[in-house]
Amino acid sequence: MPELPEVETVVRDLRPRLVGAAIARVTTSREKLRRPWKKIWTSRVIGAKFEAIHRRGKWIIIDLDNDGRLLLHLGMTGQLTVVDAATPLTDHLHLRFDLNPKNRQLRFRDPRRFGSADWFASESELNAFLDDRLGPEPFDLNPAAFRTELTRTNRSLKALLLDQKVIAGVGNIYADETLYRLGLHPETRASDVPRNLVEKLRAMIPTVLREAIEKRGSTIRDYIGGSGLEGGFQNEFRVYGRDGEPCLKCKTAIETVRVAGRTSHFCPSCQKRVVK
DNA sequence: ATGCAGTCCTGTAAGC
DNA sequence: TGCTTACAGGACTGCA
Repeated sequence: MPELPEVETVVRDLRPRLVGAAIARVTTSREKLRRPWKKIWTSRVIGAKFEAIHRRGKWIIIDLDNDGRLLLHLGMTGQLTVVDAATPLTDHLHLRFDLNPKNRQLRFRDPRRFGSADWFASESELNAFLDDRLGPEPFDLNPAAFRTELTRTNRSLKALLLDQKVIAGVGNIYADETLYRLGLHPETRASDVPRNLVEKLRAMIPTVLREAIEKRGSTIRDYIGGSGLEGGFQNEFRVYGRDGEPCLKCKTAIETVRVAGRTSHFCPSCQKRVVK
C-alpha cells in the first residue's frame, strides 16, 4: 500500500525517535510476515544502537552500529511506529523492539501480512538484495536512460511505471496521478509515447512524488506515518479513486480499466490512448 | 528474455 | 440481517 511518499514520511518520522536508541528486546507475535523473522536475528540485534534510517524505493533501511542492517517493507497494510511502551497492544502486531533508554517501542503492525522484516549482516549483503530488485530512485532518473527504457519495450506505460526495476518507489496511486497530469492513457505502449512527452514524463514522476511527500503521503485506509499521523495527499488526488466523478479539466466522468493487473483511473477524454 | 496471471493474507464494502 | 463476492497502497513465482 504505502508507496514512496508514505515510506519517506515514515522514515522521516522515525529518524528523530530512533537514532541513538538501543534495542533492548525483540518480541515476535505471529511470525508470519512474507518471510519469517529468524530467531538468530534477535540475538544479532540485541544491544545494537540505531545509527541511521533511510529509504530506498519502498524499502525502509535501518543501520545498526554493529554493521547489521534491518530492512522493512510495509507491503499493502504495514504500519511502523514508535510508541510509548505502555501503549496498549493491538491486533496484527508482528514485531516489537523495546528501546533503551527511552521506554518506548518500535512496532510493526501489518494486518494483511504482505510486508516483510529482514536482517542483514552488512551493508554489502543488504545492497546485493536491493540491487537485485530496484532500479534508480525517481529523483535520479537519467533522461537518456529513461528514454531508452521506454523505447525498448512493448509494455504499457502503467506496467512500466509500476516496475520497481525501472523506477523504484512508484505504485498504483502515483502512477495514475502522473499519467493523468500528462494526458497519457495507462494502456499506451511505452514505445509509443510521443518524443516530446518522454522528458515531461521523466520530470513529472518526481514532481508528483515530492508534492505527496509534502502532504505526508496518502491515507486511503490503513496508512499512518511513523508518529501515527495520517497522510493528507488523498485530498489532492486528481484521478485516483475518482471513478464516476467529473474530470477536473473537462468534466468527463473518470473511468477505470485494468492494466498490468491493477485498477487504473483515467479520463477517457483527456487521456487518449496513443497508438503510433 | 518478456510480460501476464495467479498467489500470498485480512478487512471492508457492495450486492443480493 | 446475513451470506457471498470483489477488491484493496505490493512483490514474487510460474507459465506461455
